[in-house]
Amino acid sequence: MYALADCNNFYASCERVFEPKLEGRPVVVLSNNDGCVVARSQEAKDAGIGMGEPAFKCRDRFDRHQVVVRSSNYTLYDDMSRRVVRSILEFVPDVEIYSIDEVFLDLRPLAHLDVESLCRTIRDRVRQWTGIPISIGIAPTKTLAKLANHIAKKDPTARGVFQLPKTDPDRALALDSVDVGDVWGVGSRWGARLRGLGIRSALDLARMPTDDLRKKFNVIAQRTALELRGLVCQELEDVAPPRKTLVRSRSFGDMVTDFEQMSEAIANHAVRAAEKLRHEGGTAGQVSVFLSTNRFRDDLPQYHGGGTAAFLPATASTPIILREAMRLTRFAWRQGFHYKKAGVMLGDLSFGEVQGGLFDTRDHPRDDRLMAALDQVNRKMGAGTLRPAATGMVEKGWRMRREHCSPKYTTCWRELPRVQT
DNA sequence: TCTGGGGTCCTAGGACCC
DNA sequence: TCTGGGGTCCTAGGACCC
Repeated sequence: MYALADCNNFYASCERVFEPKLEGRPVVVLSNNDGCVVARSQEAKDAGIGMGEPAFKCRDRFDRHQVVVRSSNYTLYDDMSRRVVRSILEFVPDVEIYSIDEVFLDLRPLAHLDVESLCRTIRDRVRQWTGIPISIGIAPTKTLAKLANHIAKKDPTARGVFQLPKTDPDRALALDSVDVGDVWGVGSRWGARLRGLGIRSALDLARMPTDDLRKKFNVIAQRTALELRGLVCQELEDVAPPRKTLVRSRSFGDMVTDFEQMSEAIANHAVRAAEKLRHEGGTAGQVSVFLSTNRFRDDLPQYHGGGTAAFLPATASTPIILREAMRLTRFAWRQGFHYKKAGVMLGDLSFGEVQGGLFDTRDHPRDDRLMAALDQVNRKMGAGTLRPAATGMVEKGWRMRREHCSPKYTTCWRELPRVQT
C-alpha cells in the first residue's frame, strides 16, 4: 500500500496560515513576475478563476469578488513544505518527496495497522502543527494513490482521506468516477486523443488493451494503465536521484532592448545557478544560455537564440561559468528585438568525484577556496553582497515584478509575525 | 500594459562505428 | 535478380509532471 499526501491549495494555504483573516475569502497566488494564477483557494475556484490564467485577464473577477492577490513567496512555501514533511515523518519513516506540496508514503511496513485511521491522524496532526490542510489517498500503486487522493479532495464524505476499495464492484465504481484527463500521466493532449478513442474514465483506461496503448502512445501510457489495474510499475523513490540539469531563468518585468541589460540579467542567472550547484555539491559539464522575445506579441518580430559551451573538467566555479555564459550571450545577441525572457542552464551535472582533464593546469583547490569564501560571505551578509561586477551595479528594469508579496514569516528575523498581547 | 519556472522521459531519425 | 547486421550517441520534438 502507498499513500499520497497532497496539500490543499498549497500556496494559498501558506498565505492563510499567517493571515488568518483570509480564511473564507477568495485568495490567489501569482507566478513570478505576477504573471499567471498558480494557486487558488476554494473560494477563488468557485469565483471562476482558472489555474494558469494570466492575471491581467482576471482583473475584473478579482475586483468583483474582492479576491486577495499575493505574489509568490517561495522562501515561505519551501519552509512550510519542509514542516509538512517533517510532521509526516513522525508517523511514516519511508517517504518520497514528490513535489513542493506532495509526499508519497510507503505504508507496506505498517500494513498491520489500520492505515486509514493512521492517515486521518496524520492529516489532523499536520493541520495542528503546521496550519496546512492536506488530503490523503491510499491505494496499492502510486497512480491509484493519486486517484484516491483526487477523490479524497472532491468527495466531501471522504473528509480528506480516501482508501481505494480493495475489490470490485466498489473499486470499479471509484475508477469510473474519475475523468480520464484527471489520471496521473494523462495530460490534455493524450486526454483528448483517448476520448476520441471512446475512453472517458480511469476505468476505461484500465481496461484498454495495454499493447494498444504502447503502440498508439508510448510505454508511459502503458505503464499508467497497468498501474490503474493495481500492478506496481513505479516504485517509491525514497532517495532522490541526482538531478541532470539546473535552470535559472526569468521573464523580465519590462522588455529588454539593450545588450547591457541582457548581459547583466544573464550574469545574475549564471551566478545564482553556480551558487545553487555548489550548494548541492555538484559540478557542471556544460552551460547553456538562452534568450527570447515575447511569444504572445505577434505584432513584434520573434527571435529565440542561445548556445552551449562545455567544461573540461566539470566545474562549479562562478568565474569560469560566468565567462562562458557571457561569451555565449554576445554570440546569441541580436540587436533590434524586444526581449522578454532569458536564462542559464547548467547541464551534464555530476555529484561526487570529478573527471579530471589531461591537459588541465588550473589550480582547482584555489578556486574551491575562493568559492567557499564567497559563499560564506554571502550566507552571512546576505545574497549578492559579494558578486561579479558583470551582474550590474544599479537596479534595472529587467528585474521581475512582485507587487503583492507577503513577508518571509518563518525564515527571517526581521519579518517574524508579531503577536499582540 | 499585462501571459511562470523548473524539471523528466520517450521516440524517431540521422550520423557514425565495426 | 542481387545491396548485412548490430550497435551507440546525439538532437529535436513532443509529451508529461508540479
